[in-house]
Amino acid sequence: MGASKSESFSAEHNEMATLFKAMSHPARVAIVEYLLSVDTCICGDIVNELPLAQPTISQHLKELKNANIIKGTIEGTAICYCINPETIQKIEKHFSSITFQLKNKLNSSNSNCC
Amino acid sequence: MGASKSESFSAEHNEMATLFKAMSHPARVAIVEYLLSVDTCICGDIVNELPLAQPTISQHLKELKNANIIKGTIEGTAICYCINPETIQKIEKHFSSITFQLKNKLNSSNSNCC
DNA sequence: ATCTTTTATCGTAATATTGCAATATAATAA
DNA sequence: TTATTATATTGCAATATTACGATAAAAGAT
Repeated sequence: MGASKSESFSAEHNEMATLFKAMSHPARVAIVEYLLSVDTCICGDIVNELPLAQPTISQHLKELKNANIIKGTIEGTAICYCINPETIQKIEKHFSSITFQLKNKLNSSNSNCC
Repeated sequence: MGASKSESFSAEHNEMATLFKAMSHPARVAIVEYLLSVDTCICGDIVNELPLAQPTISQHLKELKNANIIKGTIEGTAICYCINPETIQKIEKHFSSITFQLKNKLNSSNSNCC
């Protein structure tokens, strides 16, 4: 085979994996950071900012949009892209939950196996 | 081509992308959650817990280990795997930093383009 | 030494991702 | 209408990922 057996896993695990996959490329991490650093957010800027061709960036933006990490609204000839705060919060929550579980684990007596 | 042009991006963006890639598969999300939910952590348990063959799980564990998300110590015939809190904290920090930037952005006057 | 248990590695097929040239589309400007 | 500008889509080659059977390796038990 070769395809991921995603149907064998829970919806939550699949959802988190999809979000992480959307952020699993340096260009997409850079795009998110760039969108946070500027006030106006037009895709043309991103093309000039990153060392990739326009079709490649368009593809990366599409993946971020599919994962709901960014939103895009048409603004004349250009498209205004920006971060979707709800999705960022979802990821942050996942990790603060992990951290919470970890703290409890490390404080409990019978969990020092590593 | 087809390979990721990682050398064109900053070390920080590459590092974050690598961590997200390690978490970008439902099996690996499930493994991390499972390691948090149990007190003892032996790979054999994971094989029984997930709908994947033993070599596949061994491969996923290797990827999590390479990304420093989990640690493994030899314990007789078995290997004791557990979460590496430092790496989890690194990811959590990244997202709380994003959330912080977002809050400032949404509160500032000239940033309501979306 | 041989068996058993647990985990890792090899080899390979199926599929997914990455990157970009070429081209298409959509909206505005001249 | 014909540019021009900004973004999307198509098609394809290069590479990476996923999954697993077969097999190896390591350690303890008999």
